[in-house]
Amino acid sequence: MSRPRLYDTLTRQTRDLHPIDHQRLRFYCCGPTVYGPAHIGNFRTFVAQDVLRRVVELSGTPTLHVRNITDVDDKTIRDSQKAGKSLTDFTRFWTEKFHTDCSALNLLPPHVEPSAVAHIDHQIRMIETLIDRGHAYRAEDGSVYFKVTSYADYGRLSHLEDRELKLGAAQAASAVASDEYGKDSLADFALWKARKEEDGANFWPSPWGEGRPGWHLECSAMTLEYLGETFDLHGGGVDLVFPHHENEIAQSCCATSGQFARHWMHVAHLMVDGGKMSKSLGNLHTLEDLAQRGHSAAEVRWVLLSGHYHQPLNFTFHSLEAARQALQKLAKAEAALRHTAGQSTAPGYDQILAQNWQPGPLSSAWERLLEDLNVPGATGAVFGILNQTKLGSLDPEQALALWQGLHFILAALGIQLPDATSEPEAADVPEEIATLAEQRWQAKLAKDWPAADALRQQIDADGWVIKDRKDGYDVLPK
RNA sequence: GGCGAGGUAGCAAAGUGGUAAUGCACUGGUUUGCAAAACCGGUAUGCGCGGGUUCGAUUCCCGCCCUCGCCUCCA
Repeated sequence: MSRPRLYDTLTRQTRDLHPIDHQRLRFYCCGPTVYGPAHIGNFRTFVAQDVLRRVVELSGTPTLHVRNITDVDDKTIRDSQKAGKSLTDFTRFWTEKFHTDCSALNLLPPHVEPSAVAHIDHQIRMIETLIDRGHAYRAEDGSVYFKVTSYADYGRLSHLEDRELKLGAAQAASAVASDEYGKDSLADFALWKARKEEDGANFWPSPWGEGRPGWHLECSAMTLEYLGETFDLHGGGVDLVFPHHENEIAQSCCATSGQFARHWMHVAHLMVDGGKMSKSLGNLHTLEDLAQRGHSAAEVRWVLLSGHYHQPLNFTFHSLEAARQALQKLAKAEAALRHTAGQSTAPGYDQILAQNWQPGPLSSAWERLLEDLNVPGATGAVFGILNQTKLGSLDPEQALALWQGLHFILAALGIQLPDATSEPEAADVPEEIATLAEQRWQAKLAKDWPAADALRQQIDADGWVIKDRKDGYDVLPK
């Protein structure tokens, strides 16, 4: 089976993705900062990474997937204090919430999910190495900074070279403030932050005094611990390209003799109503918000996958409706195929992987996924093939091949289909509406069409819709 | 200003040097008392604008307009 190809931010080329050890693709994803519920924009990144993992695994290469939890930084410290909780309790709560959401979205759990707080020793050791090698220095207040000028390749990932010369007005304003902390250069970034009053009880001992690690460092320390000096892929949202990933490269390459990540994947942002989502605009949706509005996690996942991961994607409620219809359409096709193929239950991801299922008749969709995770192209191909196929006229063998192919693609996308045979959810119908509906049904049975239609119009005016079945009817909110 | 991404039907979104997948919406037909569902069809002479290359460009090149993101701790 052919190998997946993936766009690489560093070389700006779509390149083959293959494990350097020829066995297991080892990759690291920057995880969430657990100070509140993750929003669907965060999840766009995690869903894209999940599809990557699935495609790699289904193409025949096992993975080692590491995704960290950032449980110490300005925001977690600030908000835990605001909540009157210890940092540990506070971040544990939000970590569990994150896991609940991940599970709802059908994300495969990473093989390792390290916490920053649990790896402070590793981070301290890395700082010591960096100081020894002349890449870092201690400031007067006990903070430690990375010396950007000591790393010649700094800026290669983000293509921001000579950063110091291009500092804008905003940065110049903060220069005064940073000078107080003894940074040699504006571009230098913190490896260790000296303890401050507002940190409360959240500080750790170090050779440079009490304090806590800088944000960028945790990823460098934990990739080294779990993936080694050189590993296959590193990913995150586009906003992490600079400075986070740039700084990670600098730290890791200076502290080890490895290459760090061989390939970089960055997921474009999710927009809402044409703009960036933000708390202040009130358009920062969480899975829970959307669930309350009646949208399933599967629908959200479909929407998050509806654009190529490399393009910004605009989220709207209309897109959630479209997702529901599309999933329903697939579910019906799946049910028809399953019936003809004589199958009873749909297989799970592990089963498809273990039994080495193949895309079969849907290999064109699979090819799209292999080429830089072209999900929209793949789903389009699936629908196209389904449309061209007369599902009713397939023999069991053909149906089975298509059914298996469909499940292979769905497994790659991590899409769980709704139950096509389920009745619409029993909505909470007001008694008066139920009475009217029953009257209409009786009128219909009596073939009193004018009366039946009049009643339906009345029900419609009250915001409800009647849908008849063979031997009954459903009342649904409009 | 620097760097990056993009402008394709009402909305969304693929794609290709040879005349535009797919989803939603809309719409015609079959079916239904009428609807719904289902099934069979239809809907971009056009791919931001202007040039150029080519037998031929939406796809390549040049210029322009517009949108969005990043530029120190936001996925």
